[in-house]
Amino acid sequence: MSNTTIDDVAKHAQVSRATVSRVLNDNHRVDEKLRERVLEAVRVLGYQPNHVARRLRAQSSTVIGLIISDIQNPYFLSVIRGVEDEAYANRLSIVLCNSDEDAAKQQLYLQVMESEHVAGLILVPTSSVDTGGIERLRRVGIPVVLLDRNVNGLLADVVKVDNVRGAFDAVQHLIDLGYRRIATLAGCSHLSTGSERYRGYREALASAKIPLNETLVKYGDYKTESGYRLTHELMSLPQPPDAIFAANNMMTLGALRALRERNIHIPGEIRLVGFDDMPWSGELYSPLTSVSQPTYELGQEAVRLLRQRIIQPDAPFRTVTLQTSLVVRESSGAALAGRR
Amino acid sequence: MSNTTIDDVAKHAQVSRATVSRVLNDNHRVDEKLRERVLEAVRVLGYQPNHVARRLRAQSSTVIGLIISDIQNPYFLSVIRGVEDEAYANRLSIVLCNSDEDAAKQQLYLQVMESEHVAGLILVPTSSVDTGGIERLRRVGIPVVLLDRNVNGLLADVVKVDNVRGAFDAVQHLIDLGYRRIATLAGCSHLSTGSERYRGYREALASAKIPLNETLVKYGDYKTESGYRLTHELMSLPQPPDAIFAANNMMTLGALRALRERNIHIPGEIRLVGFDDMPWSGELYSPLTSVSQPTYELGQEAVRLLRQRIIQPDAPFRTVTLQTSLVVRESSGAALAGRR
DNA sequence: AAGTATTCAGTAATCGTTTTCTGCATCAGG
DNA sequence: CCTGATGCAGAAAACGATTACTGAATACTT
Repeated sequence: MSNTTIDDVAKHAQVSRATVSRVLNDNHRVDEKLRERVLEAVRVLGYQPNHVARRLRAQSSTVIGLIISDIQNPYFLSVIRGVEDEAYANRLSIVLCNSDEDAAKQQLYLQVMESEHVAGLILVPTSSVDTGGIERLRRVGIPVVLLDRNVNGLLADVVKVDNVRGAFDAVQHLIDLGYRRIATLAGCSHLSTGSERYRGYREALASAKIPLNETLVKYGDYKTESGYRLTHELMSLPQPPDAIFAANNMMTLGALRALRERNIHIPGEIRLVGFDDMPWSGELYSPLTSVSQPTYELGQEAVRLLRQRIIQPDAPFRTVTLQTSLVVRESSGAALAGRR
Repeated sequence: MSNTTIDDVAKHAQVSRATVSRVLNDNHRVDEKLRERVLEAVRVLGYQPNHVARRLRAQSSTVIGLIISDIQNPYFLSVIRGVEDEAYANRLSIVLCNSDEDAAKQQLYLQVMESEHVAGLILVPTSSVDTGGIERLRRVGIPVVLLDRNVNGLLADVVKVDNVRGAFDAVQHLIDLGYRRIATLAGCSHLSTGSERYRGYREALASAKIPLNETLVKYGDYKTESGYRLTHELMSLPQPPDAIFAANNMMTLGALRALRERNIHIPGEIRLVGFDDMPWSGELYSPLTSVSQPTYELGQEAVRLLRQRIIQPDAPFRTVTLQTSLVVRESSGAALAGRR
């Protein structure tokens, strides 16, 4: 219960507390003898500076906020890891929140971040429109970096992947393999990732002069259940698709489950390509062809942008777009095509 | 950049700042007229209390620490989710750190937690011995709850699962199915989970009067790579095992990969049971029989213990042990047995 | 050698709250 | 009508650090 303060150290070293502070932050010349006395006192007393007091006085924080939209999605594991590593390397701590794709919860956490006076915030927004909450943070001097998703008309740095290109490549891959009835489990249209990936899908079809077939487009909510349900719907069509492009990892899992239930063989009877590669994608029921995102780098880059912004609050805002890569495994039927 | 403070509110409402504070924390009678003036001023100015100042003065924090040993392990996803949900329900925020199974990093983060004056800490320790870092936190009045793993001789609350029983059940299951040469990919012996699960394995063998065969016991480090490598070693033995019990999820994935590479059919030629169920365990290459842990509840319970401890610092320490359940799928060969 | 510049430690103000203490009313009881 | 109790708001003292300011001692210049 006994917390030693800077005054205890000062008393023990027989100096003023200003001197102690100066020694610990070494931003000022201090006599070598005094310095040693202070360091000795710190050691003896086991003194740990109180970050809370320091934050209040210096108005500078070493804590950054991280609001994730769905912490249960393995996609974010590697993102968080990237953020954590980069933060650790720069002696920053992380306050983590999970908005659970809930705008109200996000709003609450934005307020918490403001109250906590974090040095900056990395946000995976729940929606592509801001009702003022994010903008407010910027106004009170807390820089925000958006991760994964965009928010329309917001002045902020953004780190994301090239979703259009990623989806395009995935669908193009299926087209190259000779499939024409390509369905998609599309993501939420109120998220930039959803609309961008859908656009990539459409563009790939268009570039191959395949007309868009609305019955093959199913909108999900990025959750496993929706992928499962919509895949059942797709396969119940009078003319089911011969390939499916799923716009995220969870819906892909749902699709896998549905197809397994129906005893539909992948890649024999249907082909499947997902978005987001996972460490165990190769160990799945049908090793999964998928669009791999550089998730770790995404998190890393977000912290870098944030640090830059903290140093130079008025620099022009940047959008860093990382490239995806298509990892081809068996589920897309590439091996079949080879054998033909 | 303009942060409104309590003084601004006081001025606007023409009261003292003490009154504002009393209204906001309503722990004191305040005249209804003044109260309304204050609330109005708060609304108009968009005042957000500064948690940093509040923490410093009131010496009471609404932030709890969470140190995870390996944030990239999906096992912890659900744990974190449980912690987050329960924290949210009690208006607590989380400072998240990843010790990366590195004792030095854990030590650093323990210091950070002390400096941040968190209300309490949930810790997944990197080792079953404490070099003083954890004990110190308790001494300065920050309660610690251990999660998943034990630390010898430490006065702290603990939430864990019954690892001995879980491993016992898994191995017993294999024995029931008629297998005798049962190998194990054991976990690190310096972690309580490692030694407990290994004990469960031994006890199951003993209770079936199967002598322990040391060549079938391989010690890994809970990482995918070790599971992969050790499985290759196992299958290269003159007399390879007829079943494998892997002590955690990542090593199980490694085992799956190795077996696939060797074209060894599961469950035809070998049987596999893992520890830790995952949402996609059923969609794996061979749907995985595994010991399922109540991970979400683990996280939830940790926050509950912490809150109890904060309220009653001197209550006797508790160890909450949750039960695992064996989820039987195809990889253990149960379906084969049925067909016999 | 005197005056000025420089160095460096200490004093005290400050960050934005909470909370104890103080003092002015109002109210009840005798 | 006076006294004591009570209620409630304001003044001021914390909380534990950083940092602008102060002042003494030393070094340097002319």
